[in-house]
Amino acid sequence: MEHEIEVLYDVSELFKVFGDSTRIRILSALRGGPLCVFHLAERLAMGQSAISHQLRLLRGAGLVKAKRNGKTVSYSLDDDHVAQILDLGLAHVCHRNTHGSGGSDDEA
Amino acid sequence: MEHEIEVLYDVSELFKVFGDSTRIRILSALRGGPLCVFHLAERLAMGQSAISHQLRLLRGAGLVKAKRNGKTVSYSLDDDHVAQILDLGLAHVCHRNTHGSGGSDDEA
DNA sequence: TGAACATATGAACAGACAATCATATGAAAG
DNA sequence: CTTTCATATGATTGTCTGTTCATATGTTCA
Repeated sequence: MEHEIEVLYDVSELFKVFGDSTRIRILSALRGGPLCVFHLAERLAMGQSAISHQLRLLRGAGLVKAKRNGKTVSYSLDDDHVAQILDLGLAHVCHRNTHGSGGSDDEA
Repeated sequence: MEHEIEVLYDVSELFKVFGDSTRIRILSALRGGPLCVFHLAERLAMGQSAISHQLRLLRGAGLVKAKRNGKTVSYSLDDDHVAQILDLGLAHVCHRNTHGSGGSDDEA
């Protein structure tokens, strides 16, 4: 199977979804349990529309799932993989922050 | 420490670097061992300048490291974490491709 | 049915970004 | 020192994307 390039493309698309602070914060918030759109917007101090748009993206990527409860819609992480990827990213960042290596990125 | 938001921001920045097919292909190619810019450009069938620009980004993010060998510059993965993150992304994508779930993303 | 609340969706604008072209820096050979 | 090869960098441009505003859909209650 020479689909390696397609797979790599899919991988980049997956990470692209993780590559936005709003979406990461949403996912991180959902780690503590399901939350409705209103509470998410409140928690992130952002407009309801912005949250809704990002939730749509996250849902399309299969990272979160939705469930209606009356008027509200509860969102939660769809898969254990999602939390795993989040954790690995956090581990990498924290590791780098602790062992302040000779990186060249912006460090005010 | 209430730096959680900053950390999450850093995480999103990290994933943003993984969220591009060119960079993912570079990282994937480097998994097989060090490669110079010319060979990377050849392998990905892309211009040298494009590769160089992306390598700069990858280097700034601490994902690859460079080493001169005469005229050429060998690039290699900087850290085991990089390969780990790549693998987890691949695992997620492959898992999803195998268990064709009820995702709603584009599936031609 | 109609008001009130919660969420989704569409259009539009601003900012970010990757590839390209041209060119500069760096290293080796003649 | 000059030429040649390998890489890096700067500027430009077309494209993608996240937020906002306005509005539509959906749900509950009176």
